[in-house]
Amino acid sequence: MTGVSTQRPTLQAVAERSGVSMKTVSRVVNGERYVAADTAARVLAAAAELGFRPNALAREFRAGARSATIGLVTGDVANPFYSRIARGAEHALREPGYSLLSASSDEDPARERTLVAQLVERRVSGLLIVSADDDHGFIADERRLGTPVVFLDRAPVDVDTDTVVLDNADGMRQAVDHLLGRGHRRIGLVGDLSRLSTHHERVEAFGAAMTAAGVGTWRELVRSESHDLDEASRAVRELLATESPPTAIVTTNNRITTGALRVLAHLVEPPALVGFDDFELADVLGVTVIAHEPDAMGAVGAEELLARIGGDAGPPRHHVLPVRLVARSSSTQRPAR
Amino acid sequence: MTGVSTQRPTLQAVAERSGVSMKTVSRVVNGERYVAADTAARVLAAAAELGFRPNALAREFRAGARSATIGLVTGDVANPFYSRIARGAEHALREPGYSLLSASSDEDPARERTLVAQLVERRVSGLLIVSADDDHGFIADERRLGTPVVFLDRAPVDVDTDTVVLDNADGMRQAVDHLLGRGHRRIGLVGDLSRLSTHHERVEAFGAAMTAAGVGTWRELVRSESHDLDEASRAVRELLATESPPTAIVTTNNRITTGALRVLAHLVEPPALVGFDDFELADVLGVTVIAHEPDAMGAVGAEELLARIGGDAGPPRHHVLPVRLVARSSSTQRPAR
DNA sequence: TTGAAAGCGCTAACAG
DNA sequence: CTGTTAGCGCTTTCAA
Repeated sequence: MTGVSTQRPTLQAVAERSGVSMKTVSRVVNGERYVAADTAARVLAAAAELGFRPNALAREFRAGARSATIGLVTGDVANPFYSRIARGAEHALREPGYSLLSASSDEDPARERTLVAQLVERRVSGLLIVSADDDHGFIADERRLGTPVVFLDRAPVDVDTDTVVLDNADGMRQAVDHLLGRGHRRIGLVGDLSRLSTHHERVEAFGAAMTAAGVGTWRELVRSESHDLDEASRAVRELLATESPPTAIVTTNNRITTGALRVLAHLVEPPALVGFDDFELADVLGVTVIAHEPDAMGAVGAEELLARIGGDAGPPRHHVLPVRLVARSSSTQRPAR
Repeated sequence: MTGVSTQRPTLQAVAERSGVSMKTVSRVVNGERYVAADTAARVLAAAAELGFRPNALAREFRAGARSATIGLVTGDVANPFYSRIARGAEHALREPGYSLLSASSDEDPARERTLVAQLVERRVSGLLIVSADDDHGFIADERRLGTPVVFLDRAPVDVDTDTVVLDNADGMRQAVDHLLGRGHRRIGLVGDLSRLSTHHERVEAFGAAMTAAGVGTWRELVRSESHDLDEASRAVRELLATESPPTAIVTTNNRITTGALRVLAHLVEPPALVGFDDFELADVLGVTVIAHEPDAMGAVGAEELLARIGGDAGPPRHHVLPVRLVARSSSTQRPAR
């Protein structure tokens, strides 16, 4: 009785201890019917005594090379947009018994591929991905080999798969119309990496709305490739330092909005601001935003994946989640000069 | 050639295709030495042709019931404090090749146990946990059976294990001293669930600092159990509505600070505020905080776990991460009345 | 440098 | 109601 076993007892050990077959133990452990009450009790007692824990690895391994696990790849778990997607997915997967294996690509396409490969090797049952890449051939391969994939936020350019995205065009149109309606004509835009599909869609909608309003020179006030807070701050400063600076600025995601706020907070007469993505303290700071539900994106993506895992082989579905402008003081307090 | 196999090719299939033994394929796939160059080339070609992907489930299954996976249990992935812990852990585990299986307990002890059980059954190699429970006997069992566990942020009360926590006492002392130094005497505190060890430590340090300053009535202005934003807002409103309201408020975590800001933002003469935990827009909002590095907590916890997985059986280690007060306008603009 | 055999822990498919 | 057999995909002996 000295020394404690560091090995976890197996189903076989429980079988020996309780004097029944492995199959019977298996039945009890899995709550199947057709087991005598006293047999079950004996098995349960032995299992408890030994500290038996079923080995999910073994179970899933033999079940046919597929685990009760879903992979989630985003740019950065700590970005609230992504972490809320993760939460939404996790909640939707909880009931059906799936766990989330999540990984961050740091928005690096090469790393993203590595992560996808790892997850596939771990035989996740499905993959949710906010892709930072603009070539998805490698993912098409995985799909063909049987791993369903749902693209979130950014639609793949070269594969027709299930997607869950925001109504980017509508959101940007709302932002521009809102500002135009308040008299702004010189509206600047600070955007993310131009290789991302969301960026394209948002800038395009921006241009369309501006052009429709007769502002053909909108391109002059568009700045892209702001991938972190500092770059966003720099772009905003740069825009404001031009000959005739914008009276209003639109940012295309929560990171950029934060970077912009760091600059605008120091100005006596800051330009109006509308940010894509809502964020926790937007109400306290009075920032007008294009709001939406990242949790819903994760949840809808998870549901879609579950349907595919369940055998649904219908044509790809493209979910478009609504967005809405929430007007706050950053765009309503001061009229355009 | 019609119809695409939905089955992933196995190592055996590659062996047959390239006319060598399974062991040889295994050697090539794992980059072992002692394989003739042309044999390796032939195997690689066959593997590529077939789209072979090693089955990590099978590999880890036989390797001895332990996966290249680490479990992370927190209250809510979408809480920036937790998501930064996750990021720190993920980065530290990247190089050694471990993946993170993360799950949210919603701060519910029962759910936390379910999650721990699930992760153990999936044979994670180790467990990082920010526990919402105040009884950790069940975790002690897991440890004894060979799964190393590192407690983050909140030390377990009844088990002596590896922990990574903040210097809560020092942080709270800094907060109180800072406010006392600016003339505040009536200082309120809005805190989280009283069953959490962090809450205890912070409130105790608060009381000690207040008592040392001769304010023996500090308990009157302490409010606990504020577990979400609305409850925090309510507690703040309630404090401010008392006969002689506090001239300063200390909050004990980022959620509560946000809830407090929602209330204070509407006041013409808000009380001073110091919040535990830094947060992204604290600089823009000018909120004085007790700052620290959640990423480091995740990273240190992960390193600790790796050491244990590597066989380090030394006595439990208790890491205490430093915190520092970052003074901003919320506590420096107005002197105490 | 290569191969054959055995087995990791579990459950489906069949008997009894 | 209970037990036997076989095998999931891989790697670790041990031989050749």
